[in-house]
Amino acid sequence: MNKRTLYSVIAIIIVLGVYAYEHFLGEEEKAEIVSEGQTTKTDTNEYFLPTSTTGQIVHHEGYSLSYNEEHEQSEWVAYELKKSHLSNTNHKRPYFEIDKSVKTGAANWRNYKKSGYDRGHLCPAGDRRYSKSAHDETFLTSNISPQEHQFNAGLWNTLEQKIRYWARKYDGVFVVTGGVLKGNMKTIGDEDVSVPNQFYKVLIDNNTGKTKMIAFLIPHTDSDRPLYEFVVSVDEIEALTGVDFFPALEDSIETKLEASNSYQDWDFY
DNA sequence: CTGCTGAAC
DNA sequence: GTTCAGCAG
Repeated sequence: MNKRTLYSVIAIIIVLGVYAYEHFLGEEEKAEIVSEGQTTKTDTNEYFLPTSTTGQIVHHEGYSLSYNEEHEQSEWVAYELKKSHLSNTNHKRPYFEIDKSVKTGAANWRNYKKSGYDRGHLCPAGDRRYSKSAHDETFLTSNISPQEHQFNAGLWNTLEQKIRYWARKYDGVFVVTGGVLKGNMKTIGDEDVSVPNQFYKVLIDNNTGKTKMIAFLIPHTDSDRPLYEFVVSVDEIEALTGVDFFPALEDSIETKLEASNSYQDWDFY
């Protein structure tokens, strides 16, 4: 077997493996729900929106964002990933477009061209495959941040897949994600799009009886270290970003959950 | 799944 | 500018 054939075989195994894996988990969780008589969670999209430090919040069909004009990217993108959103439908990858609903002018995709950095999705295309319009909407320049390819396709991708697993297992999670727009950052393109040195994701789930949160703060470099080593408290990310993540939560619950860096309620299998 | 690039129309 | 094909982890 030559090298090219070997790579092809490996690629096919990865694709089939991801499909079979997610499909298997889907069946497993369906069975679990039937046996436990679990009910479907209600829509919590508006309820869990974070605060904006820039005053420019934009709502799209499949996600909301807060745009930071100085750094030419969103400080956060927020969306609910429902279990019903998970889909194996394949959509052709469209071209990135400038988000016209950002009044100060969202970045041009040309800033990323030949920059050496990926246009890294904040709301992953893989989380919006339930319809073509929702999928294509993730290819707006307000939904991307410059990411090293090794990071984006590596640890960050692993986290995105873990979140899909949790969405399936816990019947949906609410996700907030972005780069930490702070300190000395490289810039790319004519518009000087900042390259974050860290990225974060904050998740909340209030479906399974008790509300739970988890937050990740990850240096912008690929790593072989396990994801749980990057778990921090929500408070830590709030201190870094100036964003208040779940202001609508009852204060005593918010205070307690956001101070914790425990991940015992989240299955890392 | 996560992506970039070159060539042709 | 758009599309297609190929490439890589």
